[in-house]
Amino acid sequence: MRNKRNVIFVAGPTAVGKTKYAIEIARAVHGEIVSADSMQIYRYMDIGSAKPTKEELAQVKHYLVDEIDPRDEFSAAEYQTLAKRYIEKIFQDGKTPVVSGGTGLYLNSLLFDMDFSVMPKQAQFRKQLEAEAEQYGPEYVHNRLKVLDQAAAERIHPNNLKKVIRAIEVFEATGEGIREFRESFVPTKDYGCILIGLNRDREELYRRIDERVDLLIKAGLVQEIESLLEKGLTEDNISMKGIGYKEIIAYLNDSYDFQEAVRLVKRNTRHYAKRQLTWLRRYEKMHWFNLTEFETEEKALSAISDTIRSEAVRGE
RNA sequence: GCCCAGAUAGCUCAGUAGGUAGAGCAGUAGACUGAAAAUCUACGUGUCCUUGGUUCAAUUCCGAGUCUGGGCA
Repeated sequence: MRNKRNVIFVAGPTAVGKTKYAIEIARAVHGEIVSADSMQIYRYMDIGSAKPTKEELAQVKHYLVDEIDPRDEFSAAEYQTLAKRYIEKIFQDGKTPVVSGGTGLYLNSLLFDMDFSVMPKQAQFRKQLEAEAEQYGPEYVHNRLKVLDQAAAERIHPNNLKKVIRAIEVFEATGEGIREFRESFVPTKDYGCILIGLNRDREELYRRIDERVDLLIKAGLVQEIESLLEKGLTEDNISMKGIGYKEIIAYLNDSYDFQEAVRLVKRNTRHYAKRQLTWLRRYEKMHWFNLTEFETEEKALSAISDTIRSEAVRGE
């Protein structure tokens, strides 16, 4: 049997049931899972990121879950390097990589030949630009970008300060404009990609989100966050910007009461799920499965398996 | 039974000195190249409770009714 080098991607909004399905799919294809989740990658953040349970992790080998210290700064560029390394290793072992997750930029870094090598961020410069925005308003910083990189300034909204700053950063360091997403929409040649998209009727998805948030609270989210704060984490750490974390920290800092914190976690998770769907809809090669429409999990899984099999054959 | 207040968007409510209405929240759509669970952009919907009157014109003023709060019996 030839080595077909196909990577199976299992994507979908939060709370759709990715974890469970990815494990079943991985078992079916003799695979191992590479997570594409920007929060589950951090250690000690088990409850709030809805990590797979110990039992689930024991069923199939998982990579990039629980690997980074939440005090460290992590980025999409580092993710790409690590994930590609693991994918290669899984191929070497004669197994099939199953990428599972809902972080769009991370998925892009594996699906397309995105080149992050241009330059790392420059904390100092960033702070300076942030201060300028604070003082003179975001328009002022946007005007700076306009002088340097007209094209980038046109497509980045002045209010989107983070992206404006990053574009200036890149230009200052390289003398070139920041690359546009469309330009690099070139599928990677490193392996074949089979895209499986999981979705559910909106109503059901939102209900699952609300239920899961209640469950996370019951499971001890607040205690988990208190112990993270004891480790020295603060609201300024990137890892603490995750949904569930930032709202509970604000509650612990007396910004609002507990009920309000829970309400915001639910709402922000719903908004996030919606944004994920927007991102995922752009993938033309995605095979979508609306889990609401399947009577049983088995039926859904067998439909998914059929699709994977026929895609794998086509890719040969 | 009587008195008072309210009834307007999915929710909470504002408003129209009479010319068929708008905020917040919720919702929907979109963007995205080293923070991405981040960050940013755009967009609805209305028997203005029912009914009679006054008026060129009533969601708005007046009367009656219904419902919902609160008070008095």
